[in-house]
Amino acid sequence: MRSSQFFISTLKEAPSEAELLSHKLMLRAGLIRKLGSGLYTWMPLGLRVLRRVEQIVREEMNRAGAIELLMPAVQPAELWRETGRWDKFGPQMLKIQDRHERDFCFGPTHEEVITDIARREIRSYRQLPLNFYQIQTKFRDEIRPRFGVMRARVFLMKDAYSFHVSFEDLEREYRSMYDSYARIFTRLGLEFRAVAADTGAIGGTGSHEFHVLAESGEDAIAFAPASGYAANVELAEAVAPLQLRATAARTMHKVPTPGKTTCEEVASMLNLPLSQSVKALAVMSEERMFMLLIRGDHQMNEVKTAKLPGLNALRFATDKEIEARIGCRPGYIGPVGVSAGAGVTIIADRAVAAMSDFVCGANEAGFHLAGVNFGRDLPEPAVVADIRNAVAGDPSPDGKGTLEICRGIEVGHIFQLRTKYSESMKATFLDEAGKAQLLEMGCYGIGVSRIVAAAIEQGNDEKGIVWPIPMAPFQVAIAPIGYRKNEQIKRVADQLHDDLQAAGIDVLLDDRDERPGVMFADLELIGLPHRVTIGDRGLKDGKIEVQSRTGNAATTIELRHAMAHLKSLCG
RNA sequence: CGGGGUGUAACGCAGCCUGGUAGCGUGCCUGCUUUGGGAGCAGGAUGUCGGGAGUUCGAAUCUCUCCACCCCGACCA
Repeated sequence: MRSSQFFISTLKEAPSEAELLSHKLMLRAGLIRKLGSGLYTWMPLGLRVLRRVEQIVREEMNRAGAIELLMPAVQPAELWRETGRWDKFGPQMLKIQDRHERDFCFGPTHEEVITDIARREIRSYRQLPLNFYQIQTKFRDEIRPRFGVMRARVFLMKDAYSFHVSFEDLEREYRSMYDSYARIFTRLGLEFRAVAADTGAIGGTGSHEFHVLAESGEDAIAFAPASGYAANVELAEAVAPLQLRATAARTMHKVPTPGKTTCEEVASMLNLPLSQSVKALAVMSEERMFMLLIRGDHQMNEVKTAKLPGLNALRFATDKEIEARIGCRPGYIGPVGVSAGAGVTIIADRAVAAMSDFVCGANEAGFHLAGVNFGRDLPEPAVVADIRNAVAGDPSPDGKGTLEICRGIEVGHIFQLRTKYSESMKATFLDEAGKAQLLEMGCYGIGVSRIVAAAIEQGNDEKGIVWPIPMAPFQVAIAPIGYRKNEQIKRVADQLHDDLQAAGIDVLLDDRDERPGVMFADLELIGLPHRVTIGDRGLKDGKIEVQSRTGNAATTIELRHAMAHLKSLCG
């Protein structure tokens, strides 16, 4: 490809709307252009990257025995009403009407459509197992799209759905997909981690997420290097402390803490470690109030808390509700004197249940209590549960070593759906005995467009993007210096371009006749792995230069060895 | 949706407080020079100042209103 026959549009400065590095670089390198909030055009250069990712995903899905199909992006409401998700899926589903005022949605996912296919097409156990996949544009009306294509409303997704005669066979396929995902992200050249995950809105039992590791990631991952345990912090169990509760050493006393409403402020005022304080969070679920007790240095975990009995409709209490039921404004509330009798159920985190002589709110504005002990100053908590985020240094839930925390970008998610959809949509097959059985299902997603952004989060430097080689839009760039001035340079550059192309290596010849600095800066910004520089200086001795995007110094080689050298570089 | 902020040329911004000829840098176009790290000189083009209404002799600037976008929270590939 020649620059003059292609379209490259770089920017020196990133548009001010971009905050995340990968978003800035994608705009500057001309990979994408914004149409509206969460809506992006993939420019020719960006599309080449997207297609490479897509192709690797496709190859690995095919290798694993999955079969590609393509479902409509627009789906009739009737199917979604069958599973009850027309109302339950929520506002992130874009609902539309046709000219007859019939309801449709722009598909945010395709369980309903594929299950409809399955119930029509699959009749016998002899047809199973089956795994269908598609690579398709989805629309999810995100509450807040951000970070460019990282969290866009329109995005490209690979979604696969498998059908099985038994749970055992679903588990086999699930493991196979797990392995395929690991192959895909390995082939893409990404540093990633598979983690146990919450099943979220899609539903089902077992679930793993695949995260590209990056500081800017929106998810926190807890992992134990000693054992290989890894889970999304949303899910990761925070085990009970190993030490038993120490015996009370102090008497409870009220301390004035005017204006100090956070644990941090109170602990620093009383010159105590944060871990000696307890914060009380008032939450509501179906008009019942719960007081959650969390150690001052810990964070409440909403996902885990909402799984406790009676807390599925969890929300934070309003200031008014807190004052009405506890008689004190937030900032000074605490468990002492609060009981189920007063209409508030106390739930203590496991770590809190093991504390003694702690500090908490006094239920009186401007005061806290110190030296508080369960069983003496207040009853033992009604419920003790795991309701906090795991933190670095916690024991691993599998008992082997301690946890560390890192951040990741979720690029893949696999679920065991079981019969959630086959049941509501009556998707059955006949078993060997001629008896109708529900199909066991799995589903497997990959955020294809998100992978591009995630790769840039992982691969960049001060000059721009550094693509993993399998994702680069071109493998080799040719930068001729004086292309339109020097006949010999033009001839050599053209010849090398043609030879590389004939050898099946994707090459970009920068024939714009720009000054060298401009060419180098652009080629580095767009992150091509190898650059061949052809200039007067070397060519008079029959030499050219080859420079890697990641290496420092250029290598000078004989022109006649150029093809062999580049072929070996491009594998 | 709640809270905060921004809309002025393709990109980055100034001007607004205190109303009076729409500016700067980069980019773009033309010519000449230049060609190993975002060139130099000369010339040039480009704005419904987000939209609408109002106040005023006069509005980018003041008022009201609508819209778009960005940031912080819950959702997700």
